[in-house]
Amino acid sequence: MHPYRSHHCGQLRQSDVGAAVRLSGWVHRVRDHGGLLFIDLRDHYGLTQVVADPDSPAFSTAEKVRSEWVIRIDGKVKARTDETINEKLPTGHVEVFASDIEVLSASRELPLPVFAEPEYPEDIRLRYRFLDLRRETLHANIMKRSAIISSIRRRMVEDGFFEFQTPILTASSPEGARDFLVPSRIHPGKFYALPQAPQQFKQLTMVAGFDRYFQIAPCFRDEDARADRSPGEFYQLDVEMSFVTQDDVFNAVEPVLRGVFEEFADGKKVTQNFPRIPYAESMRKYGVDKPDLRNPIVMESVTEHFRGSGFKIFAKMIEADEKVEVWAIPAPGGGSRAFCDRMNSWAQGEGQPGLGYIFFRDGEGAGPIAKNIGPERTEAVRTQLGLKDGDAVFFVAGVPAKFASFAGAARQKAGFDLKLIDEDRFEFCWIVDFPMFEWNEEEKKIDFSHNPFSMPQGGEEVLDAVIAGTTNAEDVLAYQYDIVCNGIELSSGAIRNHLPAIMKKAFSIAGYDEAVLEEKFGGMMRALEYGAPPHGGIAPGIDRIVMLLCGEENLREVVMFPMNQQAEDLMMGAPSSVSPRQLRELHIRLNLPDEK
RNA sequence: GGGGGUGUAGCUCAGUUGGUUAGAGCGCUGGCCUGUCACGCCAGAGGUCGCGGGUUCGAGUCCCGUCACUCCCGCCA
Repeated sequence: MHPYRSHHCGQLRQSDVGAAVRLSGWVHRVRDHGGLLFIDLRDHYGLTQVVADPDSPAFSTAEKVRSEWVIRIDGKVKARTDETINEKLPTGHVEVFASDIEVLSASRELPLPVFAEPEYPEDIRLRYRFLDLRRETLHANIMKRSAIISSIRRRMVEDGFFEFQTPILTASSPEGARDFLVPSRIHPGKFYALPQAPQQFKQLTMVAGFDRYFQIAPCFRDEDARADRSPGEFYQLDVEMSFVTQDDVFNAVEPVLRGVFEEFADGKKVTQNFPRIPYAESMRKYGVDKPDLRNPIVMESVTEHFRGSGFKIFAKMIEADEKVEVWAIPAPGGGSRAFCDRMNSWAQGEGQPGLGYIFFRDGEGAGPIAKNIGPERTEAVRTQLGLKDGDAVFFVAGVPAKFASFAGAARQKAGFDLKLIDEDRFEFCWIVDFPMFEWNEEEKKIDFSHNPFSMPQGGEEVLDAVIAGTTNAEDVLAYQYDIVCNGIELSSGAIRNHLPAIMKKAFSIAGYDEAVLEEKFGGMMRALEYGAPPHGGIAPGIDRIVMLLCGEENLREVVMFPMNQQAEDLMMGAPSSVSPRQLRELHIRLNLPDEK
């Protein structure tokens, strides 16, 4: 017999009754009745009840074992009597009567129990991650992650994509997030950088003629963490395709994501055809470029109803600046003073002066704004938004670019608080037509709003028009897109600019001369000068996909060995000090901040 | 870098207007228990109340500072 096991702990069934078996696993739970003792033995596959009675030579050992000890048991499979069947366990119709128990590995008293899963402090969970990972939910999340990734790989390969590896040690890139740097021993004073994404490599893979690339790619960015943003490292399904239009990218990626979500959504509904929403429309309707389409609230401009109205605050703002608009956030079912006041104080907590509202009851609008603008205008607002008694509407006024994100947050809060959001669905959309450039208020100049390598819509002609002054730079759109699910940005992508001439013009509009372009992106530019195919791609975030499919709100619940918010690995003790000798070899002398 | 929350036994938490010896559940140790599956019962050990300072006759509780964890803002082409 195998030294450790003949079966695993989720395997035995009634058909195995009578068999002599050997199991190994962790002691999940012990129930000691004195004259009879039960051990729930757990491994990756499941749980089997082991019984020891005083007649068995195993009994004295069984009395000693504690939670999370690793033991091997030999015994005989017996059917449980009807009264003792446990329907909750797949193995619950049988149990193993132990004839021999060997302790393979004992455990100290546990800093956090594996059995049962109340919440535990993150630092203890992370320090003892190997114990945390034994727990049912986290173990299941990690297994789901594994299954999702293999499903993605299978789907990509079936779609004719090829997986390639790209370097981990590469060059620091001037744009984007802060780089993680790795000092070079051989080249004193020089550094490698960990890739923020294999962006340039995947484009070079296209230039090199490989046609369809994908990779489950590690990405490294030295930025501060959020619940949905791991510190340091994360994974992307990195994709790039040659000779494609934006539609081709969508048609390749959409079925993969839809398929993966349908496969792992546990019956939740998944969007069948992902709507394509222009960036400008998304900002106007939802106040964000990553709308949660489970939320039915759609904002509308109601500026005209307030122009010259008795609500002087808004009327004067509209008078003073033609860019000022008033947006309405309809709130079906929010028609009570209590709810409106709650929204108002929430807005104040967000640093806003307040949140104006009208609520409808007894066939008329109520609240200070309704009084000020009078019944006719109130009725016009109600009709435009299709509201009825019991509903409310909130108003934000100003220059849309400045208040849009607050309005979007208010929309989402109203949606959640009024339970308008169906949590049992995955609502996808594409956000398309992102602007190529934007006004950089800090530096008082036009800048790239996303990826400088994206292809401007209209190509060289449009950029010529901008340079000639006949077109506004901020009106130029790019073949730049995002994919969004339930308000979470899963990915952005673009059709790339593969033409050096257009690249130079785009950079000149953003105020960079050719020397800067050559200095910062020389390698990329050179590649484009030797026959680059039109190409484009996308890079959905794996961790966020898994997070959505596991129903988790924190990435640490779907990452096996995550760092904490301060980007420390509490289990391995990273980052750590290194020896003077290591520093000498790297030509590095520390210059630490003064300790107070 | 900034703001909010949390910090009391190995773990989860309670702890009243500031008042004698800081409690409970789980876990741990010992004892009892032959059908449990969150087994049950009895007993016990276990505490710098995050740390430092202050107010007070007296501080887990009030004040100041600080540290740790976490959520958010900045940041994330």
